[in-house]
Amino acid sequence: MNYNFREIEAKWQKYWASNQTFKATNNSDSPKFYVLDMFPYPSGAGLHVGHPLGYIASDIYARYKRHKGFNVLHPMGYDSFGLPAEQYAIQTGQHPAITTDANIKRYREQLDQLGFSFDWSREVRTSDPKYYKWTQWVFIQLFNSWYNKESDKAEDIKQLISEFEKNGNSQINAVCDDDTPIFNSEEWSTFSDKKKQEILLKYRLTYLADTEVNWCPTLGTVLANDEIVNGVSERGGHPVIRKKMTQWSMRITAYAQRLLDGLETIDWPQPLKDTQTNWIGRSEGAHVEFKVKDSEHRIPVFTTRPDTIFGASFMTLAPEHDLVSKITTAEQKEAVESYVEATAKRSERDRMADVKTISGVFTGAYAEHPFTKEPIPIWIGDYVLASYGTGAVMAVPCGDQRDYDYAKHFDIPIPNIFEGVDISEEAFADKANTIIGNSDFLNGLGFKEATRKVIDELEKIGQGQGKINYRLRDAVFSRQRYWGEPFPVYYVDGMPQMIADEHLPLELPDVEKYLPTEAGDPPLGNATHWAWDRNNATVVNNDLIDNKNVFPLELNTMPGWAGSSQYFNRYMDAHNEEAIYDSEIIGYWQDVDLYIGGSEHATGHLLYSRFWQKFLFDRGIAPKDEFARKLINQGMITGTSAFVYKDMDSGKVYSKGLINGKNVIPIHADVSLVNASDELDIEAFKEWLPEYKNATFVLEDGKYIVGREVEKMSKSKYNVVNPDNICEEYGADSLRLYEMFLGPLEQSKPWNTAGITGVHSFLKKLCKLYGNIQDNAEPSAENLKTLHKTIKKVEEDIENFSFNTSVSTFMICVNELTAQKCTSKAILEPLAILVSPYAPHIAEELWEELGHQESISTAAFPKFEAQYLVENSKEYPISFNGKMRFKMELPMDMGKDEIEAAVMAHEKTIAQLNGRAPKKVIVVPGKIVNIVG
RNA sequence: GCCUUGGUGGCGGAAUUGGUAGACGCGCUGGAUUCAAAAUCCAGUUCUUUCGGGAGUGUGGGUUCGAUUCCCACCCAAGGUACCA
Repeated sequence: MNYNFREIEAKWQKYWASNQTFKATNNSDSPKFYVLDMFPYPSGAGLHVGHPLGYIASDIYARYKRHKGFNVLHPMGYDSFGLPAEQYAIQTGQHPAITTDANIKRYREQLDQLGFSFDWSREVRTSDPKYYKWTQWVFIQLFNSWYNKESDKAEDIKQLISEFEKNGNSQINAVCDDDTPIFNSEEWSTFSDKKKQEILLKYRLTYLADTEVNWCPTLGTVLANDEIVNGVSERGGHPVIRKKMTQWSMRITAYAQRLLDGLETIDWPQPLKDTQTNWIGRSEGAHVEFKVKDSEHRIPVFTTRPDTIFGASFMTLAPEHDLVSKITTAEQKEAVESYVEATAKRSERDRMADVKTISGVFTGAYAEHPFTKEPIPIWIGDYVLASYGTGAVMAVPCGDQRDYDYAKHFDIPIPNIFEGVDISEEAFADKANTIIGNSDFLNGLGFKEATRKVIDELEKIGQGQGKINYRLRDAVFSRQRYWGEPFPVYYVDGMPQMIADEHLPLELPDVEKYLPTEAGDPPLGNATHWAWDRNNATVVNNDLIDNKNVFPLELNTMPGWAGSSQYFNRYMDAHNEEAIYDSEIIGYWQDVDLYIGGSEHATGHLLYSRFWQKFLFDRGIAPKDEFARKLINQGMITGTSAFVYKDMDSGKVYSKGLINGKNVIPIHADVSLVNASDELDIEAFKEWLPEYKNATFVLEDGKYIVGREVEKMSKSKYNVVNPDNICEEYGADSLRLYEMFLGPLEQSKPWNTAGITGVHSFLKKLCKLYGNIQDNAEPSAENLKTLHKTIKKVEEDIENFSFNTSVSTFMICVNELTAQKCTSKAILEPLAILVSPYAPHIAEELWEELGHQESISTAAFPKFEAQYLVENSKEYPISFNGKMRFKMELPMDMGKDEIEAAVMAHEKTIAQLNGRAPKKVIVVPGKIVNIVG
């Protein structure tokens, strides 16, 4: 049989689509299995060979599970809101929806070409109003919830209101803003509606707050940390300042401990769990309040070392701390203000990355030590960040290297409060070996005892208590962008109101321009038809805003992670218009059994999704509080860039072997112009880069050899390899096999198209093997042995996600069966099933060849039988001092002593020993013989 | 700095609980076939060698009859993260 992959692949892709072979049913007697890929952002560049790596792996697993009798859910969709489409819209005026649709179409073609077993009937797009209706709906549920620390879960805000009506808020143990006032039920009843709303906002799981952002006045927009380079915007190089802005936030911090605890229950890669653990950043310590001398103000700090409180010789506030302007003395005012201004120009990342420069200014004010009542100077310094802890540090220079360096730099005293420790050169931070001295009631105690004691004392004087602090901050949920989900929010008297569920989705309005308005409002500020008519529950023209019946709508949109935080649930019942999903259906699918995607989403998507899932669980909307049992990170595929070398002196282009001693610069050459032997197609290169049309190419052995280097696969490095060309030349099955053959799924590895000929010729050999199938040919013992060791290995490999070794196993199997001239249907039939998860098109074709009418996709996976692998002799490796020197064939049932006797009698043993008497002979039957001496 | 992962031929990589290092594939070399090329097939391919053998999995130690695998120290690379008080 000839391997006509183009015909075969087109035929079966068409068959799968028209027969809906991979459509999953929402109920079944079979056990369920949910295999999920991280859905892609459909960029304009299309897929490169790095993208499908994870999809191929998950597809193999999904197909394998079908062979194993599971009802498999394997959906795909698009994370289709995002910046590139918006950027393109700004440049060209083209509506992002149009660009996005075109990109999705191209993605779909590319994905279809690879033969994935997706259930496309469940496709979702985050930018589709039918989908984002439910993103908006979850937002409303969050708005209508608060976090009850007693029950340790999110609850309906109505319960909170009725508690306020009964008892006020003094008995409530809830997660809320720090500045929430205490009130009783009578006070609550006298509050205005607006005041009530203001207070409730301090409890809601999504709320409005003033948060600091990187504001670029010239661009009129907010920038992400990585859009800022050296304090100026990456695009255009405009200045960026820190600015407060009212934005929606998510109270993810309420879930900090549960997000930490939940990691114990899920089978995710340890590095990913570590990243989340560090991001949440739990630390135990104490909250301490320092009184400011001659004032009413108090400075709260969090410290992990309350035991060292007697060593505190100064305090440092973040320059943007609220108290700075209030406590600074007249003499220091100028210096402080200019320092604060200078700090505002630095990005947070910049401030944190710079460890070497020590800077700060004295405010002129003093705090009072809670126990000694001694004055403590209050400084400001940009190493303290307003968003961490309380934005203030109790500085103990003898116990913290950073405080030590700061004290040295500004000549602040460094009192020693440790017994028997020299601190003349550096701070002493070793908790385990600490004995406190010079510290009044703490003298002689170790870290633990001193900490306990000092917290007791702080509580007695009302200036502190033990506290667990989390590094995790509430997540800002507003974006000043156009191409995102609109908030279902309008404003009455400045207070946010939710649009009722039945009027969702609130669709994104059309705008003339996708840029921020001249007034500095987000792009939705350009919309003329963007006001909410409360009586008629419709969007109307802005002119009609009267703040009585017609109100302004929210101008921000939601961030990229909004749409991806619950899509895995929505796939289960993707087109339900009545509910986010049917409870019976999610009751059947429950959660994701296997999730495959990149580790770069560790602290974004994967943390936020866990948060949303826990919330949905608390509110009885989802049955599981973790959405994915098992997660695998696929590694990155790097590109192998190619370089030509231009001599800067002569202008000639030298082959790689000739560049020594010359003043050459490497220039990227497109990898498609280079063959497997690193030889450049010079004519094609000249056509590609016309400026080299007349350049002289200096060859070695008549060839131009390029230099090679492994770099990230990227358009700008001309090392992107497109799967379309490979499919065209070798077929999807070859590409699938080769991507897996490259190496372990989770490791990053370089791409080199040249190697694909190996798997391609394997598929040809496979076809050849099926050229003369004999229905009734009895399989030989050898045939059965080859088949069953392949079954065993492939099954183990798939279960362990070791797909690369399976491909080798197939090659060995086909090589052996070819050598054995196997034609037996009893062997070739199960082999086709083994291959089918990896190379599904050819497997279907061979299956048909074998006489089947139905798709191979649900054929039962062959059963391994150990009896065929039983051996009656073993080729023993004979080692001397652990080094294998020769081999010897001996029967399997031979005893230890007989083996030893046989080995010692062998002539090579005698030669090796050369007259010496062995000290010891180790015989492990069935394994090895080792002679020592 | 810290956390994580990794380091094996010219290249991608294999070696399941400590038991034959380099499977499988690419590339390369030689040969067959061909007018020639492609394709295909066969043989060889860790290094070294006086052809007996010897050395060898980042480096240096250790445990063991035996270490790519376990332990200690270090070096290098990639990714993540950061004055977290």
